[in-house]
Amino acid sequence: MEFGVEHYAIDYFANRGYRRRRCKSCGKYFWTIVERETCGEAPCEPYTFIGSPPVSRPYSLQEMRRAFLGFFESKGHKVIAPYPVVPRWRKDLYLVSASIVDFQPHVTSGSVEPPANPLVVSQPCIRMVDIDKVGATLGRHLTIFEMGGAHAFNFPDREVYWKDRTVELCVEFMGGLGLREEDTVFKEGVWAGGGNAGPCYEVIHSGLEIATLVFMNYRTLNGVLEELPVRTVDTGYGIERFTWLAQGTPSAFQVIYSGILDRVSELIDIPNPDEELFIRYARYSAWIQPTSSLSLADARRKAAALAGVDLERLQPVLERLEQFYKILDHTKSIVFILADGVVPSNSKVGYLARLLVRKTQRILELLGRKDMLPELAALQIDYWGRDFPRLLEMRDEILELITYEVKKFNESIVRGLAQLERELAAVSKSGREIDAEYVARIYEERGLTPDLVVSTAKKLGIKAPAMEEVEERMISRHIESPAKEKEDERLVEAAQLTKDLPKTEKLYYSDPYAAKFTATVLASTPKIVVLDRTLFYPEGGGQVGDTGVLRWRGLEARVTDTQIVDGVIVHFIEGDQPPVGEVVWGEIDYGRRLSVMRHHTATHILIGAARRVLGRHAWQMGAKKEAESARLDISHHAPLSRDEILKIERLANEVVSERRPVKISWLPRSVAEDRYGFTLYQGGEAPLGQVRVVEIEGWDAEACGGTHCANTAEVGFVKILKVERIQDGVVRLVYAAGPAAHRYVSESTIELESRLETVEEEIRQLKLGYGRLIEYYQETVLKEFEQASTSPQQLERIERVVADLAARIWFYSKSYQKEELLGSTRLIFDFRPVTNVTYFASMAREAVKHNSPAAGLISGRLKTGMLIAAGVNRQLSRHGLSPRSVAERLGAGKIRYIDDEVVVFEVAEKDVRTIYNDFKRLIENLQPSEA
RNA sequence: GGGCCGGUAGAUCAGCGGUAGAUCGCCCGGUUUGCACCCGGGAGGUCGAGGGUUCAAUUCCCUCCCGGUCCA
Repeated sequence: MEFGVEHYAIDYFANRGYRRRRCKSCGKYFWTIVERETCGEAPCEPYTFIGSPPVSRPYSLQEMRRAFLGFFESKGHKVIAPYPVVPRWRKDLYLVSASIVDFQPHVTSGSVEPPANPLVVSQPCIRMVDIDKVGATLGRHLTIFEMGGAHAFNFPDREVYWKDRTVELCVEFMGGLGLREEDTVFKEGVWAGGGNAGPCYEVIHSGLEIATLVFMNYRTLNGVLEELPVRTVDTGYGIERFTWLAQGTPSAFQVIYSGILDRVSELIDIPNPDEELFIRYARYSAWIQPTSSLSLADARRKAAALAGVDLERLQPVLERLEQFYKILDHTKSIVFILADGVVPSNSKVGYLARLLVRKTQRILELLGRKDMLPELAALQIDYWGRDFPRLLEMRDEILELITYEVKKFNESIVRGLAQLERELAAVSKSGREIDAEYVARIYEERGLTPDLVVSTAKKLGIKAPAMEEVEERMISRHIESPAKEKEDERLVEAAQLTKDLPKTEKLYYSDPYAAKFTATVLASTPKIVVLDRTLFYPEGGGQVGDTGVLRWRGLEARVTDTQIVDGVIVHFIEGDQPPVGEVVWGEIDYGRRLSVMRHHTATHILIGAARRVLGRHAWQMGAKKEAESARLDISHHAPLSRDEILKIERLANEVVSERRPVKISWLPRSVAEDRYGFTLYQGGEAPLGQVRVVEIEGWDAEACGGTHCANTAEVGFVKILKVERIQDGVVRLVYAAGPAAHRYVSESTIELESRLETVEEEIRQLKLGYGRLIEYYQETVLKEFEQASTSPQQLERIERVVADLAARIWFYSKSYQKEELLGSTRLIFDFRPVTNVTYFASMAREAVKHNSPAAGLISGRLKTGMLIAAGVNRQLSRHGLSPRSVAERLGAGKIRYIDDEVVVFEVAEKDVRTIYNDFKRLIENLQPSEA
């Protein structure tokens, strides 16, 4: 795309004596007052401002921002607050990459009034495209920067200003800073983005492009330019670059991050470069344009050669410095993105956040500072929070997300490395080598960066490819074909039918509780009916379309679904077909609609609750509201705990019982955004200039086109049925509201109760079974052995084995009566019929077989008193409670068995409770000395 | 949204048309009065789900589900 000279030759230039020249170095055209051979932009010429700034004084970034906003304000521009960096109001972009994005596409296409005209904003912008160049170019490339945008929107009937005034304002602003017009060059260029395009001037001073003045008056449609009714002045002043120019430091990072520079360099231990050498090198740093054909190392060498600097001396410091700059830049981006409620994940904008975290974390690891990211982020939050308070509001959420993401990354690396090492061990054994293809594949499959793979290979003595080769390989692997979207056949048919029909009047907005209406048929087929007006809500915003009936002259069509195509509402029918022109009676399935409305309002209540419980990073990622249940997908990094789910549910039901009114209002976009903030766009892109705001008083406000209850009380009751993680960074709540919720609760209660009964019965049977098993062994098996004339020693041994087995079953089936915790001691108690002494001893032993203090008391009634088996394990006897002392203190008569953990004895006492309480007291009186 | 990789014992993984394996953990025994000690034995698997090809599928093909990862 190119524009002819007529697009650039303006009166202002003619009056001021500018001439058009062609740069002998880059071949581009430019406008200048004084005679010059090149355009002056580096690398056609070096940076001249480094070491000798042309601005009258060393403005700080904050001062420069103020100066910029103040100047344009004084020229009739209204200052507006910056927008978020995540443009939730459009779905074609992940990040705000320029100030004009704030106003696309609705303002620039003319369908929406701008918030002010002309206006000025200092908009934080994020661009990921140059991420690998950040640092090496000493600040010319950044992932995050502030674009000073001065915008004027010229409507056919209302001209604000156009090219001449734009250039005049630019020259005047620069003049105020002490930048001479004679040293300024206006370079011709073309700008295109966001579906718009136009000619532009790049404003060059001292070698640096510091502003771009775009005159956006075209729309690009399939590669063809079409003139726009609204001509937009889109100027972008690089606030960071102006500040860099004002201070003339070797790198822009020194001015952008001046407030935290020292602290960060101390934290990650970055040495200071030789100032004089660094300045000389920096002047030529614009030659560093690493591309696939010129590696970073070569580019750096070239710049050093031109500057006459000995790279050997500068290089080691330079590399650390570039990493330092990357860290500064990336952490700022991370903090801004997360502040807008992005959760790192593996798709969409979440992936960009993840990419930034991982790239930064990788550098920190190389520097031996792998735990430092949260601390660095905290510094950035506190520093930038002065200018952008939302960072401070989101401080805790941001730091938690970063900590969590770093942890996930580490786990992924550990896993990946273990696997890689196994694989490489096999390679090493076979004496093979690895190639660039292999390294690139490992990166794509497991996220192990090429440097990690290569260094691991070298460690194992495997020959690995050079990094350049790998990078080339990775670029060539990314030739992909765009995917096609599937289209709903029914809607294709509907689109044919509705092409020339007027937009349908939406009766459901005037009264969401109405059920009956009359309308005239505008078009019909055996499957589709279009009316001039309707109460049937078409599917949209996650709310299902209405069903119902249409009646006329004794005939009837059942409406099975309702959709909307370009403003025309389409009823899908079964049954008779109404003729065009017929007046029909319509009636929606009222109960179904009411239930859907409850679910829809419940969704808004729940998103408010989720944001309060989980944090403000929780955004609605999708939703579906039906008659029986609804679901809501929210962005959140971790699985929800039981506690969090209960809290969300409880809060939601509180809002229901508080009977909050649900208010609906149509507001101009900018007014709505001003009043409610950008959390309005929970439901995604809002298509209209006027925004329909659904507000639950004091709880939640969203741009939404759905039908809602008039009061939260009508929702009745909200029950969360299921919570699942449907994707990395997204959890789904499934819930029901009102009668549907009650149905679920009562049905599931009945089911639970019957299942509980079954389980209880099963447990009873099992215990009975165990009892029988034990009896069987003790009575039958032992008798068998006795009769088989087994020797007494063998018999004793067998008795012991059987008793141990029975005791184990007893213990693991928890067949005992009671389990108690006395301090740190676990006490197991049971009362059983007396079978034999060995079995009692085995049970006591089993009860105390733990590493923590444990005691057991098994009692059984004898004719003369009781048989007691007491167990105290080593952890207890260490504190002075030995089996023998227990026997003595409990008044033992005849001791039947004793070892170092267990004693079995008879007592005359007949009351179980007395013995149990005595035993408890013995344990409680021990000096508790925790290990 | 798309591409690529993976899903086998409680954990980490090997096997890749013909009777399912290793290491750690677990249980038992021995050794040892303190340990991530040592020795011996044992339990534990619908080989993610469904369909197809085949005499035979964990293995090959298709669909789906789940996890990972890269790119927009």
